[in-house]
Amino acid sequence: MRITLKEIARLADVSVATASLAMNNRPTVNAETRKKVLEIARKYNYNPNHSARSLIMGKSNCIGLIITDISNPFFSMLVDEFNKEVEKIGYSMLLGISGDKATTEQKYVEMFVSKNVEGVIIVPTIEKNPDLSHLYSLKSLDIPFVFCTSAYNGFNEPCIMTDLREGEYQIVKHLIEHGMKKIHIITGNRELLLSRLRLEGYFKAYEEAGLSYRSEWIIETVPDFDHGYNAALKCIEDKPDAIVTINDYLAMGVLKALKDNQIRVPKDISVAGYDDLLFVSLLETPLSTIRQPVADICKKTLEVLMSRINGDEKPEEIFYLEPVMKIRDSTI
Amino acid sequence: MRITLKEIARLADVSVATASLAMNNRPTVNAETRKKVLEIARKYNYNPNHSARSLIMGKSNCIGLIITDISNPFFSMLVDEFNKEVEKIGYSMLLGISGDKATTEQKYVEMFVSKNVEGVIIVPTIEKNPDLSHLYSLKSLDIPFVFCTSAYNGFNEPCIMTDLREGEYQIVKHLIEHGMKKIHIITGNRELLLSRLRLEGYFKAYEEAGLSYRSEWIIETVPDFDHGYNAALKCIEDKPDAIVTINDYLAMGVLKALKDNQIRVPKDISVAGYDDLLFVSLLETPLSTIRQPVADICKKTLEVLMSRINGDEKPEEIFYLEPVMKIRDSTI
DNA sequence: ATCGCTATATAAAACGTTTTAAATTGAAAT
DNA sequence: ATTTCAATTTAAAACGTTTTATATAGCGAT
Repeated sequence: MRITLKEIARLADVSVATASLAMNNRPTVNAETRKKVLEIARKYNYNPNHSARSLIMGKSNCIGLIITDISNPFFSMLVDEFNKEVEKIGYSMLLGISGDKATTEQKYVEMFVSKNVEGVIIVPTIEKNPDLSHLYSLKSLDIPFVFCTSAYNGFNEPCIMTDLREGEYQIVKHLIEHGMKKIHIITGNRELLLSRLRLEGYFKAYEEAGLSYRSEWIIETVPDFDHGYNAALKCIEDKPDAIVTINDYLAMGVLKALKDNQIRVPKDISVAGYDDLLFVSLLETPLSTIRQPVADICKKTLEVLMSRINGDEKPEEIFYLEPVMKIRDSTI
Repeated sequence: MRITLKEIARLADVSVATASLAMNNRPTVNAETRKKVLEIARKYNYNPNHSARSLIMGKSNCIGLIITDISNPFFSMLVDEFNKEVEKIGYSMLLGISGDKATTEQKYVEMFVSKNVEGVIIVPTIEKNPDLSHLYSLKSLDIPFVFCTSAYNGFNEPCIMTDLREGEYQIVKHLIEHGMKKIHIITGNRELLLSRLRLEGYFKAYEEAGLSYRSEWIIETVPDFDHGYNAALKCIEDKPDAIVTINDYLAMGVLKALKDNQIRVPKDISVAGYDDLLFVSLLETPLSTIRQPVADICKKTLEVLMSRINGDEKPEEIFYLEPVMKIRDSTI
């Protein structure tokens, strides 16, 4: 059976109160008493009951994290980093995987509340008209939450994300500076924040260079491998200098399409992705891409969340973190 | 503030006991009373306090999962599947990432115990002489645990894993049947269960075909991309018909080495990996590999764990699940 | 002796549930 | 009218902690 504080107290011949105080290193307990209690606790491998503690203290030392899809390595990295950061401050992390369904997100948030999380980090789904009642519920329960990577409209909680615009700007600028004029961009639905911001970066690079792009060069599609492949097949008829995509999976589709058509990368066409997924540097044609500063995002997100948990004044901001361009073999 | 059962009871004008009974659909409560309670609960968005419940009931509806490394997509898949399965039975999952350190594993197990998990699933680290006292501790607390993917020596708890031997056997057999005679295998340290089983499959295929392999064809190295690359550079001097590896990252290293040396795959040399990571079908040369039946592994693991939690007799077995060969462009 | 301190220890209440044994009600059977 | 029984409700204890207000002991100063 699991040993309880009461038992420890009995063995140490003190009251439960004293045992508790000793375990928590409170100053009022006599040094010898403390020593005795701690020794017995260690000897019997005492492990405080989290439920009892959480119940009486009204806090859990837990924060909840909701991501959309863990099979996407970008989110695996996020989970990994959050886990580390949360550890560091003596908390633990509860994970929810929404599968891009708001109702599932909702279910997890309820579970989090059940478990007395002190705050929630949310990577929003990409659903059309999500039911976000759970977020209002969090508000009314005074449980702080922050958005990470993207945000739902209509909330003034902070959002911490990469400066996607800046990243796309950098890579397109880089290509333009190396003499490329006709750069196709394969993107997702323009209404998604993800796409919009990146497109803005593309536009900015062109404007700044005093060049102009043509609207046919912007290909809107589902941002996955297969659609990247098919989009690339269309692109090559137009013989662009480069093809940039808003994520690495799209870029992998492009790479494959070009290989299947004996088009050399980067000799004939340069290709760039976005995200810097762990394995894209290991491809046969290591991919030039924009790294999202995942570790920084997680650090900052947790920092902002904790400051809210600790009742600091609400900074209702968006925090844009700096991307890092990674030039590899697929460009220039 | 969070609404409590006491409050619900007050609003419904019944005792807390009745409210509790009603919420849990116990038969002794009058239909109308139940209805009244449930309505109020829904109206006020009542969410039972998990800590209180767990404390009084001595069970948590939680199981703990320990993996080694979430940046490895194989384990991401594992997490994903476990999460789904655990959901299905109304439980929730606590995640620990050991980073292949037994002490970290230990820390997570302690946390799990703190949180009253009912059982633990362990993907063992690959440490040399791990301190496994936490597992004995679990035993003495009567908290069941099972191994997944691999197992520590000296424990008779069940282990659920892919039949790695069979998988390697299949792919090597396949290559031999297509006329390949000289097949190099790049593997990890032979003492690791992971490597040993796969090597046995390789041997079996050769024996069964009445052919013989040479010990120089077995290259032991660190099983990652860079070492795969370097190992491949050595291999090609010997002009093998095929190179097989014990995981997909190794195979990616091989692919890159061959491309850099203008060796065509599969025309000049066939290449096969192991694991079927999500993206290997998307490579420029889609990789032939052995898929581990991750979903089945997770299902079976949870099933075995739950049967132990529910006190069924202990099946002290290893469960080998069937791998699936995926032939793509990189072979034949 | 008494008082006033300080240092330390403790009893008891509290957290939000579940469960058990007992209480209450009402109707049917005598 | 009383008894019996079933259906329903409830009070109270319990789970393992933390915290607060109070108790106790020891000691130096009066």
